[in-house]
Amino acid sequence: MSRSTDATAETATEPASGRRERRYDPATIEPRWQRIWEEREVFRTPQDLTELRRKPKYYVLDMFPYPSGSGLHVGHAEGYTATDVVARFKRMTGFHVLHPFGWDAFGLPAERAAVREGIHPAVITQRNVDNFRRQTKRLGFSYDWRREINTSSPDYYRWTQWIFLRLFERDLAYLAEVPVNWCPALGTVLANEEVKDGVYVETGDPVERRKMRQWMLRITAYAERLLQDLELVDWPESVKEMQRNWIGRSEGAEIDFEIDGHDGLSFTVFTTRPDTLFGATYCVLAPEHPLVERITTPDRREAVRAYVAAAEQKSDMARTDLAKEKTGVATGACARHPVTGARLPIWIADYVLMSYGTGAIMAVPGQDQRDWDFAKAYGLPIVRTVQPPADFDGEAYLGDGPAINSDFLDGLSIAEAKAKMIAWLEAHGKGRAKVQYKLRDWLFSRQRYWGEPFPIVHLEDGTVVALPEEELPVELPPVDEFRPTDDGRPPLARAGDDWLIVELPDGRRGVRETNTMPQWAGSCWYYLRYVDAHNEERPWDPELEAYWLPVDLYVGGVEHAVLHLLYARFWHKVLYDCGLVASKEPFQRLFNQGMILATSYQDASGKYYRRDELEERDGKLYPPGGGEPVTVQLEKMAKSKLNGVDPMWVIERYGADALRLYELFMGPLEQTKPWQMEGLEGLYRFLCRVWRLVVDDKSGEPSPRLIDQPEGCEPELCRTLHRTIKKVKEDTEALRFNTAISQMMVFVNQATASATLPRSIVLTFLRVLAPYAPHIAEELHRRLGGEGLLACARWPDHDEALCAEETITVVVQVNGKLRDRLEVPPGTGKEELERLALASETARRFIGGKTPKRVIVVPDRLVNVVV
RNA sequence: GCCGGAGUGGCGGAACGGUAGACGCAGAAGACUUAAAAUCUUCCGCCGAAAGGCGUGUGGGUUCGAAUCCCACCUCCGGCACCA
Repeated sequence: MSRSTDATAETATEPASGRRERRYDPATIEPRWQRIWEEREVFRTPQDLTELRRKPKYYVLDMFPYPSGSGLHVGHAEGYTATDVVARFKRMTGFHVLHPFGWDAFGLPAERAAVREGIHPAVITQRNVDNFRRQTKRLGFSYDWRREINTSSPDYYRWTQWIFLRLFERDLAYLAEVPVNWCPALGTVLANEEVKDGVYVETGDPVERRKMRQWMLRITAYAERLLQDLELVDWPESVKEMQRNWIGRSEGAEIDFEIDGHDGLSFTVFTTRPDTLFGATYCVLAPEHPLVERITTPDRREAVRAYVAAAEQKSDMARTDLAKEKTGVATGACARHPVTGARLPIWIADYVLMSYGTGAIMAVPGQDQRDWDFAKAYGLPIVRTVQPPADFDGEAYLGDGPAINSDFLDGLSIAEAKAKMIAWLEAHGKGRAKVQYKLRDWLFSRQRYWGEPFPIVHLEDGTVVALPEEELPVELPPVDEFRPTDDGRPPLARAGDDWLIVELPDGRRGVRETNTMPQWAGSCWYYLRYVDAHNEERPWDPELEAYWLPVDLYVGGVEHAVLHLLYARFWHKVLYDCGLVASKEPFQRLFNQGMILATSYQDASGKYYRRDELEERDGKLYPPGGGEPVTVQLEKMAKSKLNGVDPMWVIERYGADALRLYELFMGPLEQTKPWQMEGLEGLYRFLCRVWRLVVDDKSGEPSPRLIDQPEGCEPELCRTLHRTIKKVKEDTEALRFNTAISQMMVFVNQATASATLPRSIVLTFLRVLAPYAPHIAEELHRRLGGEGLLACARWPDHDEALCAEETITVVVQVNGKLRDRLEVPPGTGKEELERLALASETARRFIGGKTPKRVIVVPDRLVNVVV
């Protein structure tokens, strides 16, 4: 027995309930047990290392939510239920479990609500957190609430700032002039993921590109390790692949091109195909390339300036969208081919992006379709340098083949030619092998109020310095409004001089940074703070980190597949390099829960209706005013689609246990699946059947079928019990909750049909049920006179011998078709099975007197007679 | 276009290469009830009176045996998308 079981054993003697409900009534029993768990602090994880080291650890983590005003939805509840079942199960099987919860509480919605309502975002956030917490608690999760964190609390963001200083010290944080998504209506920059089709996704306000001086984090310095270390983690292959694509590693070469007539002036291109250098017939610079202005010849100046100006106006989206047709203009300048010395015209075109590689390319139309299209459009020459196969009828040829028209490379395959060309370039100082990544540095500042202030001061002489650690936290100052200033400076610029003006300990004076950090900052390290949530000296105790990390199971939506998970991995690796964490990767196993869909009803004009507004006539649904029947479809739950399901509404009707079971019974956790209210009723009925195993619902007294005999007096039920213990254990470990629940249903169906119910069998079953439906399990356990709390109980052992079948059905097939079944004891020998099969009346009819060619016998499975 | 993932009853879904459809929902019949609800029992892939035949998106293949492995294709979902 675990220590905590002893500590709570006395609860068994206390009356849990004033009166005894007859019928299953989750509304009374659930709050009662939640109160008991909370009062006895049964889910409090020890903090003392000596005690912790007595048991193995298991860290099971949910992606913490942004506490939005609309509250918890059934999608949250699915993931949280899954981790809760795992947490409760792991506790029962002898682990110290870390299962914490908290709030990703900085963010734009609270700030926008603050502007709208004229209330401080902290107040709005607190209101939402309180609501979210109350709802979350009502589901009966076994979180250690003492470790609750809130990223917007100064106790927390003090350490977010502290980690930023570590990044700054290591030159991983820097200021740079970069193009950003500026939304004039909101007066702030937006993250890339908040902008689609040139507008802010929430409000539809247009977004423009603007250059601003911004904080950047040098995540590109970690590109290779972020890529390589994906090998170390147990994540869905799809998520790893998305991260690999995002990092976008490609091998190739940089090649230097001198500009004809500009002594010493050159530019560098990146190419993955240095083998095709002899096929380069022109070069292209991105319109923003710094050399454009200098090299453009006077006769081309006007056209080039017009093109550059037009490109600047276009959003990224417009640039890629309109780019079916390639456009560009010649600069009039020419580059020198690094091998042949030939003059190659230099063009500018917006199909070349300044943000990737060097912002310049050598164009090889023979082997690149984009270059082919451009060359065709502007009448530029095309030279093939890889021999296409005889039957090739395409344009640019991307396949392998012998090099042609390529001087010293002729006849070589692509791979050989690449190696040889790189060697030549390096030998002649005209280029070098190069690994390029798509990943870009992370734009880390926002012109917002509701985020972490930077612990940074701009001195009068223009230098940028970090605040000393003792000055942390830099708290958010009070401001009169949460909008940017009229001249476009961030909201923090509204703070008074007593906040803005800083005198450093050495007497130097400066102005505070007025940008704030993006919402991702707090979520980059919250999983570390949980191990030591109240440490005021340090962000966490390294020994606690070494004990608990990495997270053993991390569950959340796939929408964070790239950004959050990449950013957090990046910070973790920096912390590793600083010697602050002992683990290379933060999240050992990642699991994405699937989206939950719901039926939505939409009329021809696109208007959505709630189901209860519609009238049903001859199998069709009509809108309230009549007219055409509505379209019925399955869509992601959304407020705008009026198809959301409120978990609190479900709990009022069916209870948290039924909701928990339904969330997991719907189907595999990772799968997208539709919500069906009827299915939920099935789970409620299941719990009613469980209730009636113990309670006679006419009298409220214990069921008369309960007996105090040993479990062996109902041998069949006893076998099913042991099979259930085993299967639920295996399925829970593998996160196959739906099949675990179905096995519990099999048990309950059989128990319902049983004439007598040995009390010990029911008590054992309740321990199996407890991680899934903890409230009803505790209540019935108590009513049966069970000791202690199930929340602290040990998982029952199953008896392997009892799990085996007494007789096994062995199938008889003739030519692979099922013809008969044999009931035999397990382990019946091959010869015996073959004899029985060939003796089978039905099988003989199909064998038809022929001599079997072959007989395949799989013991305990089947006999296949081939004739 | 490229990269992932998935297609099984009326529905959600089960099935170490070995009895396809566990479990649940919906449906049908019956019991209990004055009646209804609740509960309980039985039935429930398709064709067929039965014997049996046909069935896991489509077409091939491997195998004694394929929902499961291989090839090609179709459809749906997700991600990326001029990344040189």
